[in-house]
Amino acid sequence: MVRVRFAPSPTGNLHIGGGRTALFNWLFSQSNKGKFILRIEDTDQERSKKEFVDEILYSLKWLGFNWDEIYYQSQRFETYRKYADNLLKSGLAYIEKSPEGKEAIIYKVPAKKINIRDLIRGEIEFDSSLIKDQVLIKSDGTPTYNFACVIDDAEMEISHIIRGDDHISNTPKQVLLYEALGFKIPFFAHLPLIMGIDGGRLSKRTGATAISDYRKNGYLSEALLNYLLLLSWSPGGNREIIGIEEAVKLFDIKTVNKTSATFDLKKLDWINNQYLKNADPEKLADELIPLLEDKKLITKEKFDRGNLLDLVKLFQARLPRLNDFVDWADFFFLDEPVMDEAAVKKYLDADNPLLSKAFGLFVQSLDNLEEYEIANIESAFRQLVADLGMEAKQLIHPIRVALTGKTIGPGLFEVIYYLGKERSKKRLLKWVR
RNA sequence: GACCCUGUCGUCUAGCCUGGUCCAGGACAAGAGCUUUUCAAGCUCUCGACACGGGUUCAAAUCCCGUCAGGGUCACCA
Repeated sequence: MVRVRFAPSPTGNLHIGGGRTALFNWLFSQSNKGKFILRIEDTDQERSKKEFVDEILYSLKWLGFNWDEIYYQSQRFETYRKYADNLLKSGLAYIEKSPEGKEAIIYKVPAKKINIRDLIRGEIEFDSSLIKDQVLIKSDGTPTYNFACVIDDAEMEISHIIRGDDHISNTPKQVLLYEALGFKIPFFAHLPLIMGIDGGRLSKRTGATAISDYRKNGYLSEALLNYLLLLSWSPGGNREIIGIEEAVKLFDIKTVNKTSATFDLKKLDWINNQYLKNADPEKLADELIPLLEDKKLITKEKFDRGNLLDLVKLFQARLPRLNDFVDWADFFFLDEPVMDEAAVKKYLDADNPLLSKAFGLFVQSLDNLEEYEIANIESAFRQLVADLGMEAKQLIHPIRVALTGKTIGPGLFEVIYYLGKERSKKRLLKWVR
């Protein structure tokens, strides 16, 4: 039975690196029909916070990782103590007194060669004579990381330990403890680290690192997962877009790369857009509603869901992040569009009589339409442009800016249609002298 | 400093195990163009890498050795 665990320490949010470790553990458990266990490593009573536990659990759920069992190390202190006492009795550990008279339990590290077989890296050899004696129970009575970790992994019958590269040098210390305690040694797989763009560890300086920040910024969990998957693993066949169900089928821990990967926000944006394009508009609308309320663009009582769905369909193919909708589509919700000054300067010369005339005539032709629909709006526009002897784009850009305040956006005739006749007219008339 | 891990386009990677099909393939980014309606959308094209040096071999990105570079760890933090 495959049993893996993800063991975060609640001294901060779940970050990208932790999310990736959780992903690979979860994937491995799913593809082997095993169990995914969550263990909260809250032995540091100073730095561990309940709010971080909540945040971590929330983020894991958002990513779609459901755990089969959950444990808290802070509830298992007697267990660690019991094993430490055993080691004391068997003479493998000793007591050290601090100047204040407090006692810590220390493991006497024997000198020997330790071989670790890593599923990703192959054999790694260590010489334990280079490792100093290890504290098991600190003088405040709490266990150290390496000690609690080994006892828990053994008691929880973890079969495969999949964790970050930064734990490689902890492994020989832990293997020694497995042997001293008479536990069976599990399989190890050390994942390469994710680096920031500056080459060092991923940090706040190099971009948001908390998983929850990505959710807040409009990334879909499917997209984040897909991106994280591609960091140090490849499904082969030049595939870039791969869903989690398929990944479960194709994943093999032995094919994970050994090299650390640099986190690239641009590629994440691209993947996010790929998912946004194909996402269910209903689902996107649900996520957008609170954001739009937040920006006071809509209110609970007064908004048309059908209309919002139309707008989502109009924009979803071109959004890198869902949140961009709020800025890009604001003109649909506001009484007056927020004007981009540079765009106004470039396209809406108030002293241009031709522009004023064209706008006036276009407003008339909107009024004369039998049916206010996209195709009719376009043909009326084409007719007008032909009559005036203008190029279409000479008028399209100014109209877009007048209606939306921006130079970018969906096709103009869709904009005019969804904005509605009255509002379109009103915004155009503003520029008619 | 010691120990450990790693080294293919700017970035993520395929290929490496089982040498020849690789003067190295794909994706993101960047640049150019097309789409005569913009664009962060779409399409086309371009730029761009086997860290270096030695071996082994008829033949090396692929095997071996060394060098260099990057990263990680050396806590009564986890």
